[in-house]
Amino acid sequence: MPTVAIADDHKIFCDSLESLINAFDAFEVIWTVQDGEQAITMLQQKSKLPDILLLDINMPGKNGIEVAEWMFQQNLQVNILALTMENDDNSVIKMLQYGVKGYLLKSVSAEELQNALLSIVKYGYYYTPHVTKQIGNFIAHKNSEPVPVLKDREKELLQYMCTDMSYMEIAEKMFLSESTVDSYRARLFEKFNVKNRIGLLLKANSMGLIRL
Amino acid sequence: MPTVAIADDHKIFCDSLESLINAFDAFEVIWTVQDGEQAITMLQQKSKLPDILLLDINMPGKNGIEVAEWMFQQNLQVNILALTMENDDNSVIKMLQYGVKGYLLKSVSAEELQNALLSIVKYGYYYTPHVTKQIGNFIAHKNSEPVPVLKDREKELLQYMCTDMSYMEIAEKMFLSESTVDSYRARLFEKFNVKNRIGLLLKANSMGLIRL
DNA sequence: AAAGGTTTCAGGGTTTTTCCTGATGAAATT
DNA sequence: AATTTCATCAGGAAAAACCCTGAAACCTTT
Repeated sequence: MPTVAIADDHKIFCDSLESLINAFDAFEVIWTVQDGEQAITMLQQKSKLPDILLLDINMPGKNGIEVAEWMFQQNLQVNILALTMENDDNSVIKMLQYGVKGYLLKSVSAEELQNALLSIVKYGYYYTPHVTKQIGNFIAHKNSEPVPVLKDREKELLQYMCTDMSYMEIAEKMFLSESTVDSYRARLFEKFNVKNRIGLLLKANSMGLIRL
Repeated sequence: MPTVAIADDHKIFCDSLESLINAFDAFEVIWTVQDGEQAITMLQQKSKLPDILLLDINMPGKNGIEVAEWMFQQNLQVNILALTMENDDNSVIKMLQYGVKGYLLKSVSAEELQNALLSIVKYGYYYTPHVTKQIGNFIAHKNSEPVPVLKDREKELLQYMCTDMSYMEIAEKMFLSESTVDSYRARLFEKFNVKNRIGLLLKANSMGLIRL
């Protein structure tokens, strides 16, 4: 029987998902963990490798993307089925690069989860029309906004710009003159192709460069 | 057998929770819904009143608090067991005012859920020191500022202010003069106790009033 | 009809942000 | 040694954001 493991920070979700999947009869849940570190610990034991890993993206500590990256580097033969609440474009792309075999939103039904599991066992992958469309768009114009390369000082300013501090306050914090802060600000606007501070915050957030 | 209903916007969580609770044998799940409006619709049918309602706080449209408030006003004899994620905060106190019979974080285990359900049936409530302490710590940690009460037009402006639009553009979108937008902006700053637009965005976000 | 609240708006003032054209010295590269 | 790159800064000007004092028009409620 195909084995399944679950990594999600909400214990009650893990537990109930385990109950649901075991009720499918065609699958057996062999372990569940609540964060990325624990997942990696389990995956290091050869005897505990599942056929499919249900992997939540948003977890404290090491998140799903980091786990997927680690597994990719280790070249583990485990099919990852990513689970996420938000429909975050960027994480989809990142996960794909690490060979994730399917991508589910938490708004799916039990039936669709079962289909996904069956499909992964049978065909090795599962992509909903929605994700497939995103992939299509990605390949179509694969210049879907690269994440700008930032120098240290710019990264630092970016963080401060995503608080309610004025530029005067930021200049003090960074031990710079206001002019310098202004130059860096202009460069950030240019690099991110935005027209004001809010736009910068929104785009940096969507690219995962800041945490709100 | 005591009956249970579930309201949570994540379908897969509803489905798996249903599977888990049915597996407890002592309870029967009679319906699940994905948002507050649906919950109220179901609760209006006397024949479908559950003994216990597992109610998620964060839902699109009508959230758990609004449902609890409605039920309180209707004086429904349904025990509410609130469910919440760690990151949705100061709503706890509001829920308590509406006579919620128990409060669980989503980090609890299946076993604790079962205990909670049994306790509510037997004693009418479930507040373990463990959970109470967890919630207490949790509230203490967060800045438990009350969520401001906003009028419709203010809510609308808040959404626009969390985009990169200028006030001129926003005024056009809302069919208002720039002065009016400016007045509303001032009131929002006052209500949220912030000093600029970024601060507003950050606080509104932390209170779950906007989605980035 | 009076009172009170809500929604909308004017005008003018101050501060901050945004945009621009530069420039200096230090460090790295050629 | 000359060139390029980098981090830093000046000063001015336009635009936008922010703050303040009202007030008209339109609701409801008394």
